[in-house]
Amino acid sequence: MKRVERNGRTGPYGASACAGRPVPQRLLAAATRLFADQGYDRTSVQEIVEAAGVTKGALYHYFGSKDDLLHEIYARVLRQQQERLDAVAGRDAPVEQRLRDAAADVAVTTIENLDDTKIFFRSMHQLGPEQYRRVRAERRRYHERFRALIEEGQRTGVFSRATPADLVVDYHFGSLHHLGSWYRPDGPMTPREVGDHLADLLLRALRP
Amino acid sequence: MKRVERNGRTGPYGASACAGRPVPQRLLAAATRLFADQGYDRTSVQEIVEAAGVTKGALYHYFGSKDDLLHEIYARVLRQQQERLDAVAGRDAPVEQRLRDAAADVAVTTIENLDDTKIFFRSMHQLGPEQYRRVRAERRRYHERFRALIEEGQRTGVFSRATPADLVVDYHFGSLHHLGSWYRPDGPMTPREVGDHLADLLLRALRP
Amino acid sequence: MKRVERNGRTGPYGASACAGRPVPQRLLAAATRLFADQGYDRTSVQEIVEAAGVTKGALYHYFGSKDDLLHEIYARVLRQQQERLDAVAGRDAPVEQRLRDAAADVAVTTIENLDDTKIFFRSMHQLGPEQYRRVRAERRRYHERFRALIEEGQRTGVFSRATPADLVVDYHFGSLHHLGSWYRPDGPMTPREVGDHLADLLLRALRP
Amino acid sequence: MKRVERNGRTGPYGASACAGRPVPQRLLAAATRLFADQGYDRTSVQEIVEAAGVTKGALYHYFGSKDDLLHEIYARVLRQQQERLDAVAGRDAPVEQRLRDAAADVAVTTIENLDDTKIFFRSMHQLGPEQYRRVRAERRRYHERFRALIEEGQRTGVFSRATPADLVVDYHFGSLHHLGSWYRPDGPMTPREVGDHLADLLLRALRP
DNA sequence: GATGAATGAGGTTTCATTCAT
DNA sequence: CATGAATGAAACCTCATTCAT
Repeated sequence: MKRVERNGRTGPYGASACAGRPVPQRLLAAATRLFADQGYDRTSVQEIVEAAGVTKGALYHYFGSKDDLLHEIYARVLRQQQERLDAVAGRDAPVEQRLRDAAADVAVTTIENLDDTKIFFRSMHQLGPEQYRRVRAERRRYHERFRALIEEGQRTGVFSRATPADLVVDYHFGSLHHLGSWYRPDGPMTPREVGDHLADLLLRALRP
Repeated sequence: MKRVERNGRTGPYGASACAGRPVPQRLLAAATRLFADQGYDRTSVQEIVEAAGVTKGALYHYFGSKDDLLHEIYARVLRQQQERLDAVAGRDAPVEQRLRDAAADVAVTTIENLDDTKIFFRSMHQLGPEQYRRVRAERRRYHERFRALIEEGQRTGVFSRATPADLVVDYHFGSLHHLGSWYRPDGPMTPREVGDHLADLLLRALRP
Repeated sequence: MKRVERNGRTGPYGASACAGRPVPQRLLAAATRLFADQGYDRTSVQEIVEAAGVTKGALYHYFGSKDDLLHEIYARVLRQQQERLDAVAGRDAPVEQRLRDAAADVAVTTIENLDDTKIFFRSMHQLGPEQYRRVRAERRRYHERFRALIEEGQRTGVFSRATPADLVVDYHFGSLHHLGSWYRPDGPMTPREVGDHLADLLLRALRP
Repeated sequence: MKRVERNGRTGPYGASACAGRPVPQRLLAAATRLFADQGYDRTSVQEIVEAAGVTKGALYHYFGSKDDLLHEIYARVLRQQQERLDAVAGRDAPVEQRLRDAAADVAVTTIENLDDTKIFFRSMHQLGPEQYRRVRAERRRYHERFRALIEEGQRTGVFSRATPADLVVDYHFGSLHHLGSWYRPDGPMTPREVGDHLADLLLRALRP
């Protein structure tokens, strides 16, 4: 049973789960959509392989279990989010600017990958215990990177100390968590606008 | 694997959930705990009746289906939340005070019924389509009541107009949604403290 | 999941797995025949329930798993054999007589329940590890009871000491083990005759 | 989970079964060990090729099917046993001596190839019907050669006629069959000692 | 000669629900 | 009111085998 290789060469991202693309990616795409729509438990392996246009045997050739598929999706999300945060937080700019950018960016990314996000927050508990711990640990690292930004601002006096930084982080992440419940791509706001508003709310709440 | 319930009010014997209370309530209590711990789909009817100390026949005597149980739990949560919000919002006090109180109160209530909340946010999609719509509608009413408070403040100039009130409501509700993911009763903060902090964050974000 | 109750009230042992008899017994009977004929692994749960005239759900209502069925068969065989050996060995007779009777009796019983015996020797390794240990332990007790008879004769001088008693027991049990491979009910010898011959061989081998 | 094979003769590197020997032999060796340990049905083709350090394609290049592998093992065992019996039985010596030697030799050989023997007796029923018949026929020839020795002794009066020769053969073979169930290489008896004891039991049982 | 991706049938087990008692 | 035996559909997963490369 071979793990999936992630090679970037998939061209212009066009075709859906139909043809062309390698089987593992088709399976991951199909699973992502279905898990987001129906939830992990409600999605049968049969549905996934039908959506991907392959047989069950093929799925189990690439992924050890249904759980593995879920874990693969988590790994992808975690990696993306951490990379983006590291990039933004590492910039050379005032801390208010870096926090605002990070908060807006994570919101935009969240919206742009709303399927991933829905799965992320709703299906964590369906992971096996070991993988659950691993994801929690990765997530913790992400949380702490974010918190460090807030604490930096609190130390230098540009952010209020009224609320513990930990709680502020959870406050903001809650709003991301919730995006999957209300944001509609065909609604009145673009991802960018939502991101700006959310970042603004965070920064305003932190004003001294 | 029957867990004991901890409410002192069962007469002279320290009897568990098996005694005293009527069967339907025992079933609802057992289902609530199990759904919150394991999720709706992962909880079997067999587990519920074992935890409640009755048989399957009894469950199907009182509830039409497993889905019905879930719906009953939702109805209870919705009713409680709406009642509390109506009480707080209807008070005679400045709008900042009423919003602060409402925001803190919903947070405290959320924490105190964390099992209900976990179920509420995680298992909505497991409801049948008709019941799903009904819950969404009720929830919408709740949202609008909350939003009205913010808009009132914006109209009267005590809250900033920088962010649409709808978005502010979702921002705050996101943090409640998220509470089930991080709040621990044995952690350092009481429900009251968390509620105050969250209300404070909201009000600070709304400062003009 | 209720364990099977063994009540003797099955009348004249007539009808096969068809009707009348309670479901668990029908399942056990069907499984015994099929396991003996085809082996445990080659027999599907589907075949068993079809032979017993019930559905899979019924099987899993009474037995926790396919493995459980096998274990139940083992328990029955072990109990029967131990009871018979205890009865024969506890008699008041010269040791040669008691050993001869025990050896002949176990052979006759083995032949009369040849299906049980085939399963017993061929499918031990298919039991789960814990049940495997339990069966081995029971079997060990049986072995030791038998060995005690031989040692008694060796001490009192009626049996030769040339061979360790342990080895003699395994020698004799080997022949029982093997019966399933060659004995045919429609062959020339009755179970009784085979039992007498095998007991005779054992006793002759033990002559001083 | 690749287990290491322990034969010293692999050149200057302490290399495992992967090196040196030709692929078909590596496959047969791996299959023999696994079939003996876990049974034929419980051993997957995947396990075999992993243990042999080759791929599935290679296996199906050399063997038509999993069943073929088993048949090949049987053919090897049958050939070896028949050759040894022919050699011993054809010697120029008194019949008691030839029977004793044959009985001891088959026991020693059985122990030395205990894996083969376990497979032989436990997995016969897993062969396809045609190959099953072929093996039975070969085995029959072996049985008859052995029986002929006993009958010769009975005719010439050195063995008792009390028991039919056929039954005596099955009695002895049963003990071989059983060896796989109790003999442990790290136990107190060498194969030679066990063989001598078993032959002795046989000869003593045949004393007139 | 050898690979390994892919198949497809079949494996065991779970589970919400019904119904005669 | 309440039981629990029984159903039947569907769940996840395994595996011997094939075939294009």
